[in-house]
Amino acid sequence: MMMMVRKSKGLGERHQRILDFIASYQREHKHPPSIREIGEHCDISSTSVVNYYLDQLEKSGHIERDRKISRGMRLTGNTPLGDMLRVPLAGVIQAGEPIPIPSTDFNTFTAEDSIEVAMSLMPSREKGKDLFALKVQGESMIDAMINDGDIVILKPAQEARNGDMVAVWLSDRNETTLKYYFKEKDGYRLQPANPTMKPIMLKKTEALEIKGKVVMVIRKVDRYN
Amino acid sequence: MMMMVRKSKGLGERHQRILDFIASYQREHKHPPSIREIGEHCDISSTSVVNYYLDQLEKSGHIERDRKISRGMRLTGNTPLGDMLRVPLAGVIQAGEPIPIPSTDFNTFTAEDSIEVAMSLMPSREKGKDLFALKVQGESMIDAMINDGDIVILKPAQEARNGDMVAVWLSDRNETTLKYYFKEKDGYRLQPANPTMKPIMLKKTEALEIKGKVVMVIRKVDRYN
DNA sequence: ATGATAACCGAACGCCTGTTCTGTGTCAAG
DNA sequence: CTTGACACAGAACAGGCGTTCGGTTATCAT
Repeated sequence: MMMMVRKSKGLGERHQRILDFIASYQREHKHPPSIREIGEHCDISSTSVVNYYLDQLEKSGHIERDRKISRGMRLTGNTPLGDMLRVPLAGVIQAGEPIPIPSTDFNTFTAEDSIEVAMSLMPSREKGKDLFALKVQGESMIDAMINDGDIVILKPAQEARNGDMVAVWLSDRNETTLKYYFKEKDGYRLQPANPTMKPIMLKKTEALEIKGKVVMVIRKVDRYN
Repeated sequence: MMMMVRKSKGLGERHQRILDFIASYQREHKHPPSIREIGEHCDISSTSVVNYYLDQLEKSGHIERDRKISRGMRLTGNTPLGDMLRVPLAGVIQAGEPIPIPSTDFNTFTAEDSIEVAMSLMPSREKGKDLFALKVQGESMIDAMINDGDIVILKPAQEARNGDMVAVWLSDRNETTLKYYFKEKDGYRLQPANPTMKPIMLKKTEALEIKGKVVMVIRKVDRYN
């Protein structure tokens, strides 16, 4: 009978640790670490063991190696590189549907359904890794100055400060919307980004579920209707 | 009298060649080249000469080096890296002012006034290097679903196809605007991106200067008013 | 038990690589 | 002409670094 390996689940803790170290080292130094540097930072005393793990990671497709070349390794595809931030594209957002939130353990999201953003473009210090992106479907967000096909990048949040642009689910109205959030004495005010449009006033009794804060909006203008 | 150096202009042909090689090597291998590899590909027979140039490039701020570390070099700032596209931020765009176009030879734009965009986000194959970015000032572009503070990325163009979103200067009205462009029998129709707003109809007699096509719009939502 | 196998360690080998030192030819200033 | 900065070449040194090999331990199926 065929049996599974010792620690089964394909990627042991040490594999993950090496992968993480390569990524952070590369981000900081702009070049890959040496085998010995990996060993030091991952508590592996022998270079041969590091090499041993590196071989496995190569066979499993997590890294590529240039044999005989010092620091000749690179992370493949699904790992953020350089000054890039890779956020998963969790789905679409539209007025009539709730907001899809990515599962907290999104280990594996392929290049196809993810968005790359230059870190230098990121506002404040939202460089956290729990951001996610949604593609806007339909023209229901035009009062937020967001059009069909636009991509919004969100940070998960259950509450907001005044002035934050939030993605909310209004269960009473069965509606998803993107608005600037203001708490007022008798309830909430949801202000459209488009200054020519009127705000939505909510009483305290109406349910308002904040799903996330909008961090960035990206519009590609390649299509033409 | 103080005299200039042999080849004057700060960056000799060989410096440029080395810089280019490092960039292309890094892009291909995801790790920097060794001194000897630079020598081979730049027709420099001695490693000391490569080192000699590398020192100069470091002093002039074009690269950084990690001494004693193999392949410990990286391009600094103003050079595109990895899958990043760096477009110069040419200035601001607003209704009452003409559109600033960057000088064709924009050799030196610092990190401060440039925008980085992931290549994977770029529509079609606009990966050309003549793109430029403008920051929107004021709320005059709201009919294009573009707000104060947004960043628009443009490709220089003097003409457009129907359906392209273009930045135009209407000299008769002394106005800059962003609209979808349609040529019609009796003139032009400039259609706002916001579907709730009416188009501008132009007669053939009215001057219309196309300055560029809009490729992308980026909105950072860190501010809150 | 026992043998197989995965997961290690330590050391040694040898090329890879950055550094340094000596030397050469050129060109312009004094 | 001399001097000196500059742009190179070549060789040698020393440490960096990937690779390999022999050996050890623990786990697990037979």
